[in-house]
Amino acid sequence: MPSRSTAATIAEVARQAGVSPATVSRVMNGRFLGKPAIAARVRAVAADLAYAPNHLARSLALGQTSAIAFVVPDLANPSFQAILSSLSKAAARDGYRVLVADSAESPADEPSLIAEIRRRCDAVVLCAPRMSDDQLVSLADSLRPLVLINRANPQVGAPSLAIDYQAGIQDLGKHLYDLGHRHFVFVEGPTGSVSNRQRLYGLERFEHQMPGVRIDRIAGGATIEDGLAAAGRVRTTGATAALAFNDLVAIGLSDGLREAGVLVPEDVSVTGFDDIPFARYSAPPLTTLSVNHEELGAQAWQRMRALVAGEAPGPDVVFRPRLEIRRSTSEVSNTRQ
Amino acid sequence: MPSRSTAATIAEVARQAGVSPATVSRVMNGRFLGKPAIAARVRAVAADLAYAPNHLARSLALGQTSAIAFVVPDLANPSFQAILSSLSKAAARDGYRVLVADSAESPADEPSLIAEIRRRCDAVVLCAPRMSDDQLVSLADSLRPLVLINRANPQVGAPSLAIDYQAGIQDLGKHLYDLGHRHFVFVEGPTGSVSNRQRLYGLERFEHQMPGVRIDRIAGGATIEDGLAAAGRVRTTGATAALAFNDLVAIGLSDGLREAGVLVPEDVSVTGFDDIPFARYSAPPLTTLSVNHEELGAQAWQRMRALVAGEAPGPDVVFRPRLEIRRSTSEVSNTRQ
DNA sequence: AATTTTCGAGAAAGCGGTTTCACGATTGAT
DNA sequence: ATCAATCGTGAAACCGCTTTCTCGAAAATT
Repeated sequence: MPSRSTAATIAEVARQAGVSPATVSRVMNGRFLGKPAIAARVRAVAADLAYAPNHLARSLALGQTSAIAFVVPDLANPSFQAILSSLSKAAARDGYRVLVADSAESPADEPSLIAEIRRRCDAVVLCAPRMSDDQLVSLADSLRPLVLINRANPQVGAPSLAIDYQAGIQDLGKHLYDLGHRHFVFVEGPTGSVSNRQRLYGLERFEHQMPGVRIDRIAGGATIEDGLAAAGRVRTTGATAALAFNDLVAIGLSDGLREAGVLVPEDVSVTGFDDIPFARYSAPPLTTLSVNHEELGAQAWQRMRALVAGEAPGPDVVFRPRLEIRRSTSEVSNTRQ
Repeated sequence: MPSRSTAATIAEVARQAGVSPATVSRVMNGRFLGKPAIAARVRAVAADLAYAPNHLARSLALGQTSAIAFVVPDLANPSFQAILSSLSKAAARDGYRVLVADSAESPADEPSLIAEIRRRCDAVVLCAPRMSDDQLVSLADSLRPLVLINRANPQVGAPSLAIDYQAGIQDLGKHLYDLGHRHFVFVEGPTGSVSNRQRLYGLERFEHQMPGVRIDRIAGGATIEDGLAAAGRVRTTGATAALAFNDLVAIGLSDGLREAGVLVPEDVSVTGFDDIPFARYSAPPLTTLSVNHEELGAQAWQRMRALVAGEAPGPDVVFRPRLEIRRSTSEVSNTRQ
């Protein structure tokens, strides 16, 4: 038996104001068209009792919660944090709140986690890079309104905010190529993630386009620790440039290399991806691809707002990351070349 | 007229299974004690219709949403992100979700924001360093169950997870003192914030205890930009050591000083507070006070869980930050001394 | 075999709002 | 002054689930 709170109800306000609950409801929602004196009385009683409509009851009656879910694979990742921060601010301006969920705990039941959280709110903004397309498609209908982050899938039929990882990583490749690098190593992201796959596609194209380029691949991950752990393997490839899956990995990698006595960028150039706020303050400042995650979050809300309002969400957007050259990349040293 | 979703209801399941809604409810909640055949039939129909209880209706009947709010002054701050991440994971393990809110937008109506979000869920984990004690006390009752972060207030009567900023900053001061520094400058945090005030208390005590110490204070803030903006003023104080409000400010400050040709730590030692994940990778790696925000988030949930269960939340905890000496501090240079 | 106890399942009353619908009171037209 | 149209308000149904209460049937007791 849950102990009910003692908060005033609409019935109590109605009783004290000598009107019906319907009238109180109308007054509270600005739909009251009757005598101003009545509205004033209702408002007075409401204020007196510190009455505020029970949000739950209201939602049930309205069939709408004014909340959305934001589901990401890792809440500890600064990129998602940036998106969350701006998404939540944008949504708040329209009276919406956001519910968060981190699907990393158990990727196996990600679908049920998402389904569960979806039932608590009106819609979901989903970033699920490791989910299979099939699963995503079969899940999508039960999630709508749905906005996808970091993966566009025409079959899903949901607005998507994506990042052009393919083009981005090629920019990085070219930048390094221009600096004289020919032997690269790519420190991969989470296995099976679409964003990792897109980077791989980009690198393949780059490899085929550019003469004399060799790109090794080694397992990595998405965190600083993964980068640190990859340092030894990066070294043994003998590559002069390491492209990390993202900035976190790049930061960990740089540190791991430094600890092993490998200088960045003198011995090995290192690049990241995302341009998290700290990328430019790391040692050395990271050459990376800048993605405006705040803008992405804001756009995600814009799409979502249209969706919940039953309007057309507008075209998908693909953010073209901007190459941010800092000091973790340099000309290939002739001692190693 | 909100367009109702087409999801199956308990009534529909009951009809198709030839039982009453009450029975379906009991089966779904594991409280059914009748014939197994009936339970099986209900489950079969439920599975067939992909029935899942409407969370809203359930919450309304139960008087409980299984969601809590997490309100912070700035969602973009890595410390709060770390807390959120672990809080949300811990809560998820008990079937709770977390709703986020960033109160930075308009500090003026922070109270109403908090009250609003509280009405959507069962409890709130609040970090409101700039709210006055009076306001907090008067608000507290309507927010309960309430867990406070970064401020303990006996009058409020809510479990609190705090950080011993006073002791921490004194550790920092002593560390610098031992390195020969006598002239400090403290780059303050947000005006009126209790966490800034506590640092100030700590510094005052430090100043009185240590002979020959001088501590200047300049306005700062809580972000990298604030740190950058303070660089010039830090320089003009002539201090040999700058204590920044937090790591973000310290990082911005270090960068600003470097740009102005001031070497850190050779010319000016710089310290932060929090030990955000990037503190050790910044240039130079930051001497700071390490606070285990993950642990704090987990503990916050532990307290909250006890509270919502009507149990005793256990004693308040004050995290004693650990001095993390890195390379942004060094012996005072004799050229400046 | 008759009576009491136990048990299984449904009817109905909430939870706290919103909204349709109906109806008596005003207002306006004739 | 009479009738139609308009208006303001409340009664009641509804949102979808939980749970108490009730009652008939089955099991246990004598």
